[in-house]
Amino acid sequence: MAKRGDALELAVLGLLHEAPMHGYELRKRVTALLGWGRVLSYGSLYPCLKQMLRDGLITEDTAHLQPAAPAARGGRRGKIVYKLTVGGKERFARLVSAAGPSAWEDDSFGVRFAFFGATSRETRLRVLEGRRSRLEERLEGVRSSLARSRERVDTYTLELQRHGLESAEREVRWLTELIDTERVAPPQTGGTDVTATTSSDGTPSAANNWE
Amino acid sequence: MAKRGDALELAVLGLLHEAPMHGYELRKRVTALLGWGRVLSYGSLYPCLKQMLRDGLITEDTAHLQPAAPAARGGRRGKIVYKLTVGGKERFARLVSAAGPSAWEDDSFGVRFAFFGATSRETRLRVLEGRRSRLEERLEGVRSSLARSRERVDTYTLELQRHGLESAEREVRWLTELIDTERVAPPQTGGTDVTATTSSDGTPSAANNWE
DNA sequence: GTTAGCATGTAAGGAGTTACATGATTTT
DNA sequence: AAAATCATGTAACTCCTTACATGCTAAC
Repeated sequence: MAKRGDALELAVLGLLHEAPMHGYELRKRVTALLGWGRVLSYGSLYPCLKQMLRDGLITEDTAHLQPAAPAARGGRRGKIVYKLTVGGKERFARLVSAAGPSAWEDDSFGVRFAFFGATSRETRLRVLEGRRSRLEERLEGVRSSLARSRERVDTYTLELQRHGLESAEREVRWLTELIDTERVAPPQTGGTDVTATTSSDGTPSAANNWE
Repeated sequence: MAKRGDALELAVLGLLHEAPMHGYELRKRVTALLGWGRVLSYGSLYPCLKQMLRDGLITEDTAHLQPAAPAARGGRRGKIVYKLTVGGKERFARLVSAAGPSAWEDDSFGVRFAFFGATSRETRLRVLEGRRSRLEERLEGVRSSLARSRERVDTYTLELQRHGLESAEREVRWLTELIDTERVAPPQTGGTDVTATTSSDGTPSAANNWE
């Protein structure tokens, strides 16, 4: 069901969860959030918003000065403010509390981390630990391939791999610090934790959050 | 002309420049080279090889045990060894000596760096410096947006941006070290420098390497 | 009154992935 | 002789970008 690319949708849901916004602003915020590198293109954002509208996750708010004739020519112009629906909020809560493998892939980890404020500490720990294992697996692979091919490869190739290795090791240390902090932190249950809802069948959630 | 995705093609050209290989091996080597993260898929590699074959950059070598009937069913099976043609070598030399902006984008910098052994020191310096400026521009953008929105954003979002910032700063320092090393290094002109060829019209190259 | 920046959108296509389908060779 | 791994390939699809096209609003 609704097997979309997730990362962008999650970013939009998360940002609109904080406050309604129009597309232009959204682009800037998404770019700043994960962009961190190239900017998100409108050709990517607007179709995504339209799809989310069709899926009933957001509503368009065209509360704006249309002077007299709204111009039949080519359709509307003027700001459109997007706002989360109840369904959108639910979807955000579900996505953000998923603690399965897809949460720590390269593509999604960044967004997931950015919205950690909306999750339970349990979820945060699971995602951080999953991410760390993922990186450690890779690290092991690179280290062994580096050991195998020693002496056989070019200086620059070697230097590139060494640098990559160090970056990953650094990220592992970062994750370890975060994990320790989470574990030590006071048991502040609440905050903006959206996962504390119960599912509609009456049973408490916190099960099936494996996405 | 021939405006392909470059990165993969360059990687293939570079690896085949060292030695002929078949696709399976090529995949592993490309993955190790830049992969460093997810593996390259065959669905990506083989079509690229076919295209390069059509472009006359490589040749297929089917020097292998076809027992009796080569099996009209569905076409060939058995190893195919790929080898660079003269045209392929020329193309590699041209791509690898390009020192323009496209050489230091995220997508291509890794491959470019891996094949630095096949370039002149001048090219290496230009690419390293270009890459560094690129990162510094970004850094400036992130830093100022971080300063602007201070106090207004969530802890986790902030932490993510801080970590990204530090990674980029670290890469800048790495590049600076490499640049210094290149500048200090003895004027060893030769090596495997493929850029030292003259173009077919007789004029020495080293011009128009802005790709 | 025109430039610059805000704002929304679409069409074409690039660069890759996943899932599938097949067969050859080596190891157990 | 079965299983694992080597080896080649295609079709469909995903996610995103580029380039284009349009118009509104504020500042100079």
